Amino acid sequence: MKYPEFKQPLNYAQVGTDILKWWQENGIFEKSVSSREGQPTFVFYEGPPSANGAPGIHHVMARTVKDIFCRYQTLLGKQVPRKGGWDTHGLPIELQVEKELGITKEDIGKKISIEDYNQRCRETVMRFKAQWDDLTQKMGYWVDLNDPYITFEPEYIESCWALLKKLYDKGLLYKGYTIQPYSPAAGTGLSSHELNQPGTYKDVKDTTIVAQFKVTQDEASEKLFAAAGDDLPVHILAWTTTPWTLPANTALAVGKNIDYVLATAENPYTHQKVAVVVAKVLLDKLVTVPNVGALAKQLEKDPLVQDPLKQAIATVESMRPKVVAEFKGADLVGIHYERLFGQDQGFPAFEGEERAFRVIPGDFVTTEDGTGIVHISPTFGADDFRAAQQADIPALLVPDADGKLGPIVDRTGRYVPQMGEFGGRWVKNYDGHDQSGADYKTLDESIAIRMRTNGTAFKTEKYEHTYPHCWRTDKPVLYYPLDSWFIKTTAVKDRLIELNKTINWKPESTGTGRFGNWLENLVDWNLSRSRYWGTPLPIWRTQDGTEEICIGSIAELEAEIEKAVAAEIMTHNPLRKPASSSPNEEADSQQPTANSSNKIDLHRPYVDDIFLVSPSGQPMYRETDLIDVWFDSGAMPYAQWHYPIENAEKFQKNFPADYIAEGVDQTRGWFFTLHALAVMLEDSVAYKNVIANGLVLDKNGNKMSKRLGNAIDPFATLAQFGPDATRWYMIVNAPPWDNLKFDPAGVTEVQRRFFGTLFNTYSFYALYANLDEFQTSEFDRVPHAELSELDRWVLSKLQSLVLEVRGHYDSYDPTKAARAIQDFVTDQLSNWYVRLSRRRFWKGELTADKRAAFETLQECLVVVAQLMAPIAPFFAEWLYKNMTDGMRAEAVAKNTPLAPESVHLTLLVEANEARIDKALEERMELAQRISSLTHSLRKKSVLKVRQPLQRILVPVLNESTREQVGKVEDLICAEVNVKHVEFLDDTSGVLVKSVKPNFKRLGQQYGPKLKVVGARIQQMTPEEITQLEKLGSLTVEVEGETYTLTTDDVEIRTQDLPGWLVATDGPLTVALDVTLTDELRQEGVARELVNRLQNLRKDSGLEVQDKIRVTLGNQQPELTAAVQSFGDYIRTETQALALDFAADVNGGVVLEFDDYNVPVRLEVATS
RNA sequence: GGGCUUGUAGCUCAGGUGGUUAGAGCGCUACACUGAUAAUGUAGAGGUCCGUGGUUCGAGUCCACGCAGGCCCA
Repeated sequence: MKYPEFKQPLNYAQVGTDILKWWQENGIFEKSVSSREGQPTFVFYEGPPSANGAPGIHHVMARTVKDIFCRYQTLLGKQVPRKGGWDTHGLPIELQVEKELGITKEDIGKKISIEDYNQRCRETVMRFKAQWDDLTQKMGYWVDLNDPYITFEPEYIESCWALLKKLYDKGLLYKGYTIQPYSPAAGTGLSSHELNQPGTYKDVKDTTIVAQFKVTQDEASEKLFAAAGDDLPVHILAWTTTPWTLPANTALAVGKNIDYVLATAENPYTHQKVAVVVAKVLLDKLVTVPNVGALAKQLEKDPLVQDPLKQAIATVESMRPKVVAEFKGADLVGIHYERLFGQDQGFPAFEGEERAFRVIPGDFVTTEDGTGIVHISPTFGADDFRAAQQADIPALLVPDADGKLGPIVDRTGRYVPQMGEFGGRWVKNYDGHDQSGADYKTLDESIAIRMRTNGTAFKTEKYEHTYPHCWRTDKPVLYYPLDSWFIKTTAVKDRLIELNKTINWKPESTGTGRFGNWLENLVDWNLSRSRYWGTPLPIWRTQDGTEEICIGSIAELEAEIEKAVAAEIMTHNPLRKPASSSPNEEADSQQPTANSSNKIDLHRPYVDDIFLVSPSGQPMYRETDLIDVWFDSGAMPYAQWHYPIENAEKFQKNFPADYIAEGVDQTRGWFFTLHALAVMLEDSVAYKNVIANGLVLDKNGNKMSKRLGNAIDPFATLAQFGPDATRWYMIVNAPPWDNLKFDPAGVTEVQRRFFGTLFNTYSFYALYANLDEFQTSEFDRVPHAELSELDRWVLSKLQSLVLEVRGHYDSYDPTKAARAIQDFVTDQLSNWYVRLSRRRFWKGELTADKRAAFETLQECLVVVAQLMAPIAPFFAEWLYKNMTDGMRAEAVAKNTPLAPESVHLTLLVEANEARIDKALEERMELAQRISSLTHSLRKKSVLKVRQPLQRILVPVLNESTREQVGKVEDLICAEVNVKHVEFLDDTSGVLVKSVKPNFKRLGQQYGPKLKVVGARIQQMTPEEITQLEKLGSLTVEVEGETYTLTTDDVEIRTQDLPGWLVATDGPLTVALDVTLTDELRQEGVARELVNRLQNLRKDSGLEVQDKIRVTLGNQQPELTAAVQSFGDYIRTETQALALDFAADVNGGVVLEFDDYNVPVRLEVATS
């Protein structure tokens, strides 16, 4: 069986499609899993994509990263089941449907029923599934597409319910409120998506107030009063752009590390002298002092003022704030102050008031503007809410007519009646009332006036800033407390942090930084979404909220419905087929029911139409919220198996994941929800290793977008370059966690440089192996000990490569693995091993040496195929099959490592460390460097490589270098076309040495003196160097101090050979003997002739193995002499059976080289 | 505004624990080579290592403060 040969250039895309077809026909992916049955499992979780849009090139990136390690672990012998999945719920799908239908959320239930709307979502979400499946296959991402989990399926939702119930039973699910953007005019909460619509942020001019909060004198504040002195009242100043929130104030926040001052100043409205606390850097901004000159001029007009200037100075001085003390924010924490809008002034009391009105820390406090102290109203700010919660500060809530607690602003945007003189007033103009009257005051203005009057305002002014507005009503947004269901993640915060430390993050900083910080600042997980297409919250409540039930399964729901039917709260059980109805009637039914398709649908609206009965007999209604879609995806370790309803064993076997990978944008998404649920439900991590990959940008580093037209089409890319070059480029170019600048030119380069070289190497092997009808065997091989230096070298390198690449894959660094493989293939294997071994492959009979060359190259190619298989699975397969198909039958019969039909079914070779010969690798590097230096010298002397030279000289300072180079002398000679390598040592007396200070050592030893010592070393004389070498030490005197240098303090190297042309590379020096003898000249001529004849052969279209007869014109004596001396050589090289001279060469061509013009006739020898 | 991250040649990237002359590939220029040939070799041009301070005998590397890009979150 011959090795397949291919035309140059290879069609890599074709390789992809051919191999893909072969995989599919032979079920290779399935076998890669089934053949590992009974082996340890490597658990991988597929983060489900959403198929409502077309896949992009970044998906190729993300899925390549996923695929690599699953394939690698399979090569290690593990079983890697890979269940696919689809994320099907969520806002993007709703928005897409709304856009297509031309409706808004408000139309749902009016223009379109929830049922039809959800049906539309269901159809939309899988619209691009075919494209996704196609891409998945074409790019070679191995994942089970036949049995994916789908988040909208009832089993999946049921699992989510079961998990929610578990959390509920643990007391981790509760109803509370959270501060969200809210539009009073529209009466609805706004998503961050809606808030990010263009044009929502507008510049508005608002009344702003710097409020004075009067400090209570007690132990905590004593130091302030002591510093203020004179029985001055002490106030804390806080600035707000929303004065209407001041009556809801319950705390003040300071930055712990911010510097604050206590300063005496005058209140500009009451002219009362007060001591105020404010951030140090903001004091001068806050208190504006009039200009003395201007004030004096003004006072001159006043006849009562006797000395205007003196008076002006006195006034300004009295107004200028005086700093009397300084504090850190941390010193202020705990200080109490008096409520601004107290009960005594007609404002409502509230629960927990005794814990309110304290100074608390807040990490969001800045000194950008304001006072460096932030007024906190927990009901009207997200930061406020969080900081207050952490400091146990209550919110100011007042009861409504039903006794239900709520904020001081109602849902329409006006103050509740209890708000004293301001009761019932609009916070902002949400009803469009007339504002044109001369006496018209906004609520903010009224509050400002009141505060100026009663001395609680230090400053009021109009201020322009940007503020978000509702995109529908154009009215300002309120940050407002809205009901929500929460998962109490804060209860397990410490455990989340602790277990996170056991996860191997790539890159590490994402785990410690972005994710770690996120955990440190954890708040409870807000589960509620006021939407339609998603997993419904399985909680039913009585109207008054006193009784509730959390449903954990369909069976439980059925049972509860039965109770409700018995209690006559429901007429029938929609989950059960009515006993009376026949299948036909059901099919005819116009009214779709939850089980009309024979499958229970747990979505809205069906679950909304289910009412249950409470233990006390009250009807219970479902809480209308859906849950955050992130819960869906975070629940996939459980729900993909329909666990905990069933498949407990399967779940146990596949939890936690050994490995997951997604984009870094998932940090607070999937990475978090997986982790949180695993910790709360299983007290375990959900994944042990995780790669957070970066973005794919265009070649200029810009985000790809369809709008800008810079998006790369993944299908076109795969079709053009094939999947392997595309994948290889993405991985080799930058680590996955860095952003990738995708440049198609880079893919071309990878294709040419790496795949092209590898393909050439294979072609080279195939060509000559076929000529010799050689087929490598796994058994009958030339023993390793009998291999040539070069063979053993490349095999040593190969073993080192296996070690290195395994290490990189093991530590989830595919980029380093790819780079190591690429460097080996291009630099070592192709450009050194093959180049130097060329003639062994095509010269003469199939000797042991030739076989050794074939076998060595075969081993390298097969191992490379294995190593690259995770990254370039198609090409690796192609290479493996080409290299080993011919040995398969025997391999199968004897069950050897090459028995598997696919490289992806093999077991990755272990590095044979006994074959790693570091000394050999080292001396080969010497050979490479000496060759390079010699080439450089030839170039300088204008002596082409074809001209043989007598010798090169290599100065050696120690015996081991001499020995090392000696062993590779033949290789060097062949490579650079010289007859000998000669060594020069000290005894020759011609070496000129130089010395280089070892700064690292000297610095540690001499520190500051290093400079002078180093300079002195560089001035060392040859005699001193000799002395240092002989005695091992040298005493020198610099600037009056003596230093004893040892050989370790310097590096001695040869630098020059007087009279020779030399080249140096670090410690290596090479000189070239450029003397040409007649014999060398003749050999040079012979080589030229060989070269021209080879070209002629090639130009004449001869096959490599064709034999020829050559006739040369004999006019030139030198040429004749050369041919006579080197006739055998020429005949062998050109495969000439005859090489004759003739006076007249008819029908030939003329070869031109050097000074010769040689007529020549070349005939194919028929026998 | 906060957290994380990146910044080294025209481009893509390397540069353990600080060591004086900062590298590779591609691209460019020139020359050579040519049974691997859309390959290869040699040489050359090309750098304020983002900036400013600091620590140190010595900083691309450590520290601080900035600038610019990116992501996430407000």
